[in-house]
Amino acid sequence: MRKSKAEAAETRRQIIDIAAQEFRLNGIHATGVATLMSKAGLTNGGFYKHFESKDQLVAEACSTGMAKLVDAFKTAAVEHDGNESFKAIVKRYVSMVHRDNAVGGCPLAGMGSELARADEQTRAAASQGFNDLVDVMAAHIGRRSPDAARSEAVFALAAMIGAITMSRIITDPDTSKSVLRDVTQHLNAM
Amino acid sequence: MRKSKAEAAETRRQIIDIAAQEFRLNGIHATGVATLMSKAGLTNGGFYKHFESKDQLVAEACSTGMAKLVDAFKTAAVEHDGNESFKAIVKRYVSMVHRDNAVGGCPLAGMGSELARADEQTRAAASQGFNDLVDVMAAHIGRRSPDAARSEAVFALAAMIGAITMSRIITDPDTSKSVLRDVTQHLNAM
DNA sequence: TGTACATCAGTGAACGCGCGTTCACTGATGTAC
DNA sequence: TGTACATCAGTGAACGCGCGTTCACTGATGTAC
Repeated sequence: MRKSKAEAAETRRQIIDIAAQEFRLNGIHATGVATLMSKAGLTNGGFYKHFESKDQLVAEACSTGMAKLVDAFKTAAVEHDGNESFKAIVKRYVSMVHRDNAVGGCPLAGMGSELARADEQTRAAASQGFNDLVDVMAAHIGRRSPDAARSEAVFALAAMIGAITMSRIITDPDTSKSVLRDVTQHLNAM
Repeated sequence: MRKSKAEAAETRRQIIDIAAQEFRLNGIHATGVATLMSKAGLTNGGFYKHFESKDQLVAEACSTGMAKLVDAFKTAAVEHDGNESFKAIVKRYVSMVHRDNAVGGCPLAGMGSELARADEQTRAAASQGFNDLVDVMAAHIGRRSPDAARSEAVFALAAMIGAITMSRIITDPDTSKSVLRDVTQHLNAM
C-alpha cells in the first residue's frame, strides 16, 4: 500500500488544494476531513500521515489559497500598463465571476469570519497573504509617497473584501450587482 | 411546568438575544442549540416550542442583530451635527472596541462568510439590515444627488465591514490597528 | 546487483463526542361552562 | 366566581448522524549489507 515519496508529496498537495476549494465554498467548519479525503480518492485514516490535525490543514490551505491570489493579482496587473493595472486588479476581484465562484476565489472573502476565529497559525497565513496583496496593489498606485500608496491599498482591499462578502449575502440580484458597481466606481475614482 | 404567555414571549426574546451574541462570537455552525438553551437557563428540548428549526433562529437572530446596529448608527449620527454625523458612525464602527467585541457588534462582520452560505430567509434579513445601514449613512452624506450619496454609503459600508473583518484576522497588533486607521482616514476624507 | 528488513502511505473500522431534532411526559396556565 | 378540562412551555432522554482522531493492519517502497 505504501506509495513513493513523490506520489505521497503529490497526494499531500492534492489534499491541500481540495481543502482550499472546499473551505472557501462550504466553510471550514462545514467541511469534514472524511469528505475531503474521499474527494481526493482516499480514505479518512490516511489524513494523519500528512497532517498533524485539521487545524494544520486549514493553515496550509489558507496559505496556498492566498499565494495563488497574490499571483492572480500580479498577473492582472502585468497585463495592463501603469495607471490601468490597479483598475485591472479591482475589476477582476470586484466582479460577478468572483462573487459566483467562491471555489477559486479569495480566502479572505470566502471564509473571512471563520478566519477571524481560527488559530494563530491560520491567521498568520491569512495576514501574510493580506500584506502581500496590499504590496502588489500599492506598487500599482501612483502616489507621492509609498506610505500613502500602501494606506490607500489597505483601504481599497478592505472595500473589495467587504464588497464580495456583501454581494454574496444580498438576496436581490440587482442590489447585489449594484454593490459591486458602486465599489468599483469609487475605487476607480480614487 | 407551563409558563404564562408573557413569560414564554420573554423566553423567546431571550433565546434570540443570546443566539445573536453567540453566533457573532463563535460562529453559527460552532454554536449548538443545546448550548444556547442552557445559556438561557433551559433544556434543549424546549427549543422547538419556540422555533421550527435552528435555521429559523439564525434568521431571527440576524434580523434583531441588524436592527440593533441600525439603531446604534442612528444614535451615533444624532449625537453629532451635519457633517460630523457620518464621521461619528465611521468612528464607532471602525474601532478597536468594535473589533474586540464581536458579541455586540455587526452581524455582517461577525458572521459574514457564514451568512453568504445561509438560507434565503437569513440572507434576506441580512440584506434588509445592510440596506437600512446604507440608508442611515446616505442620509448623513452631503451630496448633490441622493443616488450619489447612496452609492457612496454602499462603498463606505463595504470598506467598514472589510476593515473590521480583516482587523480581527490579522495577527500583528500594529498591522491590525493600522487597517482601522487607514480605512477611517480615507472614509473621513471622502 | 541481490537479498533481508525497516519504513511508512494508505486502509477501514472504531473511539467518544456533540450535533439538530423528536418524543412521551409534567404540571401550571388559560378557557369554557 | 368556581369547577373541569384542554392547552402548551418546559423537561430530559433518546434518535441517527457526522465530526476529528486513533489504531492495528497491509504491502509496496526505500535502505543497508
